[in-house]
Formats: sequence, structure tokens, C-alpha cells
Amino acid sequence: MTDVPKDVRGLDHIDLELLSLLQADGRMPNNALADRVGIAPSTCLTRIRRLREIGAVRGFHADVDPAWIGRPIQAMIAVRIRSDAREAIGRFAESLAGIPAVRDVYFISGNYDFLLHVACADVDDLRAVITERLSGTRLIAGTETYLIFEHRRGA
Amino acid sequence: MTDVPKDVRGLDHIDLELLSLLQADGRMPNNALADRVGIAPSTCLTRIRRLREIGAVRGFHADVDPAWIGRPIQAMIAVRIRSDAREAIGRFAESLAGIPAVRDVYFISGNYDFLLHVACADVDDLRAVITERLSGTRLIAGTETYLIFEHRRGA
DNA sequence: AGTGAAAGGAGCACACA
DNA sequence: TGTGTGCTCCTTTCACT
Repeated sequence: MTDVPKDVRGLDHIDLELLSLLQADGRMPNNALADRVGIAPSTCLTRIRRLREIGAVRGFHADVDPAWIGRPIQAMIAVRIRSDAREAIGRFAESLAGIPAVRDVYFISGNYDFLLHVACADVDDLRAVITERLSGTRLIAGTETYLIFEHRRGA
Repeated sequence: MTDVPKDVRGLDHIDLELLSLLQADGRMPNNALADRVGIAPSTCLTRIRRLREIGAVRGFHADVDPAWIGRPIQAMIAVRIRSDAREAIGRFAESLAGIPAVRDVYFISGNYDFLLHVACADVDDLRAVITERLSGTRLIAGTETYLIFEHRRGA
């Protein structure tokens, strides 16, 4: 709920403003950004490069509607790893991120080890992901699947 | 799991390729895109404008690490609406998207009505979101909170 | 729908405060 | 760090296919 965060690890208010602007519009031209925050374009360029280098900006991506690329069925799959396979969790999760249907992997606390946000072509495709890539691997103790009716990005 | 989707609602393979490229790198210059898919820059521009207009591309965003903007604590909050308040769910969810901590709202099937992906300054902040913005509203029948240890984007 | 050329604008490196 | 200049490359429009 806090609007102005506390711990900003060496970023000044201009950096935070740049991050906020780029989060809202990742294609805003460097010129416009510089204007908005009140610095010269070349300075702005340097700052943004630095924000990328330190990892404050992890990348720039188009937000593509899954329905338009033939993946209208979205689901959140909670996955529990078998307790005798915990060491493999890292490599396994990495392989999951490579499945085309997988859009996000959330490692969580609680009864399950992670949540998978997937977008599939149809229900058969969803079942294939669950049975072939998850339950079928012998690393998985259990899964629980929730259909996603709608997905909205926050502010 | 399907690599080549079936239902592509009037998009040809060039459109799909453009979407894929822009999903991977939202700042790829129009020129480079045109080269990669084998069309002229001007044609490429027209196509991308169309992809935005029809909603295949919903926007372009910088992927900002929440930890760098003072929000190192991430959580997934499952929220159940009171059954006598179901009509209010739409407006309520919209107000949620306006909370600075909220990054995603997933409307789901199952025991809960939606999942909230939040990024908070600290645990107090997280508690404030849950007690003041959720449990405190009288629309909420219950919540369940899972800490997010790590969040990876898929391919 | 796709193309090429031409003008205008933006990105980027560099030298300097 | 921040800035201003200048070169280069990209973007964007338009007449034409």
C-alpha cells in the first residue's frame, strides 16, 4: 500500500521516475523520457543503460494477448515436488520455463512449491502439459489446476 | 505444449513471428524486425500498428525488478468474495488494479475468485494490503497468502 | 497489402564542464 | 554526473505497384 517505497538501494527519485515511466510505456523515446524527468537526453541514456546493467530493468517486452497467438486457454497450475526430489527443483523449474505454454513461474511458500501460469491452445493442450510435463516426470507429488478467466496487469 | 498454435484469427506467420520477436525484445527497432521477418520497414510498421489496434499487442512495458523500487516482498494472495457480493466483483477488482502493490490480477476458477500478485515494501506493508484493502472491505469472505520466493518469466 | 525514396527525428559517442 | 554537439541510423509518410 505504501506509495513511496523506503528501500531504494541507491536509486534517486529521477531513476524511480524513469522506471515508472518505462513500466507504463516501454517504448517511450529517450527524448520524451528526458523531457519528462527534466534531464538532458544523453544523461537519460546513461541512466537507463545503468538501470539495465544493475538489473533494475530486466528487459523490455510486448504484452501479447495469448488468445491472438492461438493460446486462448489460460490456467494457473500449483505444483508440489516430491520431497525426495527437492534438489532437482532448480533444474526442473528451468526446464519448465522453456515450455512454450509457460508464461510465468512463481516459487512460493505453502503446500505447493510453485505456481505455473500457462497459456494453451485448448483443453487437450493443457492436459498434455499437466500429464506429460508435470505428473509424468516422477518429480511431481501433485498438482492443482485453476482456469484463468481473465488476467489484468496492475498499475 | 503445442509449439505451433491452431487458432490464429487471421494472423499470418509473419505476424506471429513479429509478436514472438517483440515479446522477447520489446525495444527491437522496426528496421531489425523488418529484416528478421523479411519485409520492408514501412510494411513492418503498418503491421505492428495493426497488431496494436486489434489488441494482439496490448502494450509495451519495461520488466522492472520490484526489489529495486523498494518492494522486495512479493506474495500471491488468493481472494474469495462473499457470495452475497458477487455483483460487486468487477468494480472491486478494478479498484484492486489501482493499488500500487498490485502487479497482476488473475480471475480464476476454484475455491477462490482471484489471485493477486503483489509486491510490497515489507511485511507490514503486505499486512496492510491484506487487512485494509481486502479483509477490511466486507466484500471478502477469505484470503490465503503465499510468499513468492522468486518469479521467472517463461520463454 | 507491399515497396522504395526522402525528410525529419531519435539514438548514441565523444569532448568538455 | 551532467551537458551540448554532431554524425549516423531509424522512423514515418507518401506516391506507386
